[in-house]
Amino acid sequence: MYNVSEKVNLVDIAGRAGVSLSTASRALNNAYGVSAATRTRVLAVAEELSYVVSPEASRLAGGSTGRVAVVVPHISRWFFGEMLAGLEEVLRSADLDLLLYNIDTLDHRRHFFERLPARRKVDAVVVLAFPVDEQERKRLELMGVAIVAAGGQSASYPFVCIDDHIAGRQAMDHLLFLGHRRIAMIAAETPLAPGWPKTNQRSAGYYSALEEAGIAPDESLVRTVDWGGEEGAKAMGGLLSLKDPPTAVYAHSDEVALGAIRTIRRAGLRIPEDISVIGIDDHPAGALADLTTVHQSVREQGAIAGRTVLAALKHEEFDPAIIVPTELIIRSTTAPPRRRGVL
Amino acid sequence: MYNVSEKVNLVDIAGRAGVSLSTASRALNNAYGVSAATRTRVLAVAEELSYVVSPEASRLAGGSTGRVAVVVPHISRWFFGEMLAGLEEVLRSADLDLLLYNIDTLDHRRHFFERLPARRKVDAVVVLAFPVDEQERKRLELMGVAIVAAGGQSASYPFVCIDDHIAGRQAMDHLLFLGHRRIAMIAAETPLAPGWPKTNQRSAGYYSALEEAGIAPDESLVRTVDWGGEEGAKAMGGLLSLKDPPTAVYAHSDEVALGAIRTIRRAGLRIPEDISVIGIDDHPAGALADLTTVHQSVREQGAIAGRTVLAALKHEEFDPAIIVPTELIIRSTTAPPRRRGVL
DNA sequence: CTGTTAGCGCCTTCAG
DNA sequence: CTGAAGGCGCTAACAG
Repeated sequence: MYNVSEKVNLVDIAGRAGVSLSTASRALNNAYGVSAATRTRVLAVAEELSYVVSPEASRLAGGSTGRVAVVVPHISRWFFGEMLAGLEEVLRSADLDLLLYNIDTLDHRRHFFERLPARRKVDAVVVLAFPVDEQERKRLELMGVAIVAAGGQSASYPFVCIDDHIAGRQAMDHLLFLGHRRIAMIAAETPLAPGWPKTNQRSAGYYSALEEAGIAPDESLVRTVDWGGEEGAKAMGGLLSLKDPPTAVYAHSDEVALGAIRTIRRAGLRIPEDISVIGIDDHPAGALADLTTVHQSVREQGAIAGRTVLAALKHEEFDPAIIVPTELIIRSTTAPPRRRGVL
Repeated sequence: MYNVSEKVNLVDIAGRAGVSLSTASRALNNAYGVSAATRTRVLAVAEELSYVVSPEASRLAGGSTGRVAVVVPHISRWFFGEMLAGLEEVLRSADLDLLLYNIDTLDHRRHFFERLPARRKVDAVVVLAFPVDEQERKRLELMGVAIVAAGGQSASYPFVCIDDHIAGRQAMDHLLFLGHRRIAMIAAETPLAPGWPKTNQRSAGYYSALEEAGIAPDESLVRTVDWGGEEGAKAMGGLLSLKDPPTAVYAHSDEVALGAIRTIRRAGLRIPEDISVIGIDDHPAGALADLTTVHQSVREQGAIAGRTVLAALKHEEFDPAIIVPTELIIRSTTAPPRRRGVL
């Protein structure tokens, strides 16, 4: 098999350029103390031989790893993939490599924090959208590298996320504005993050909106489910079996909302005529279902997290708590409620 | 900052265990020639000091990198995320790290193949669901490592994928069986992979099914769009503006089908009464929309690709061409056509 | 079975 | 501005 890279080392290019090893090294790393002429020559030779440093050797001799670990739950979900895309883009632009660790079960999660497979392999780790507990935090710090969180607040690390309370309010206020008073909430909670502030805050938005509107919360209208469309569908079934069903449903996420919609349609009811539905996230599948929702720029959050990492690595200043704005997107799953008698 | 790992090296554990450096090394790598007693002792010390090898040093001294690069277009799409999840899981179980390269534009793609950022950094690269051209193949081989493809056939590398022709036939045969004769196709093509066998084969399934049913293809019923729901929605608009619209639509993917559904609904038509819709993939959003589709196990394909990588790295035998079966999933977007006059 | 000895490829003082 | 020399932490022959 034809293979160049295995053979071309710094010595080679040094020899070919007629300089010493160290000069070649300096030139490549554009360090001080190399004449422009020499540098150009070295660079040319390197280019010609298509040389690339051995990251291993470089690192061993005192450099950084040039890698960052990204820990993400459920990589196949749009939200995380999108965030990862934003993150990857800025890391790549800085020539950093991304080591991916998917943590989609409690077992994998434990494994990750106990074994710390990324130890000694990265310059930083970013935790995507799930809360690390106290113990995990300690393990992480054993790695002795920069840590940043994205997609959720963190007490311990710099983070970037949306304000879930506000997002919840935007959804609820829209429903309230339309005239709904009997509004259900399907709260989503992932087993990986029970009690994660995200879900709580989205719930808090529900309660505070109701209170402000002078409506007493009815706990029979509140369902908490494991994150996901199928779960949302099930919860909606429960809601529809109430003697006095809601005229509108606020779901913590678009996936959950989509599940609810399926149940409503299967029940022969129409949206939004009979029941309004709103979600949060602005998931592309939601757009395809004409779902009213609250938009958040997920990819941008990933990118910001990436920039935070870069700043941290360069020991530059950075904002340790960035909140990205959200925005109501009205599509066609919400409308004013019909009179009760008409239904 | 408290930090253990930076300090504990092989020498330390060797000294603490009262053995030489090389013995310690052997013990840790469970190589031949170490008494059980010694090994146990070394391992114990290593555990106690929570030692981890420096991958850089290890690699430099002759080992492998313990990393594999994964090149994926559009990481935020369910299909790729799912595949990645399967892949990550098996790689992780083999203690291999996954270096992620997202290639979502032509520019990034060119950048990747020209600069080969993964050069000298990995033991293998897996190309996820996009075709590498001849030139790219040459660049890739410069890396001198194992290469495997997943999610699409490859002439040059071992691969795992579904049979797109069969998948297309399963969708079409279902429609035909229901009695449809005027069937539209919305073909999806990603700019990243024009002419990628996948799309072609899914199209081939359309034509071969029609032919076998004795139906002359009507090119006005065939639309080719860039991959994605919004594009599918647009194409459906064109189809509905025909003097004689189709009674059923076969979309190359669930996303495209979902887009088509939105357009049909917005036009005030009902599914499946007025028009049937079928997709391919079994995307979770499709399930939430009760979309009839052809299922493929994406995660499993990723896992198989992972196992193929492992086998290749161990120089074991492996099947260089694995086809994963697909299966028709009937939900509620397909039904027999109504009589024309009734519409 | 175990210890000694060379490097792996590069960066970084240190002299010139 | 440049070259020589000493590791970085580990593995892989070699000897014992």
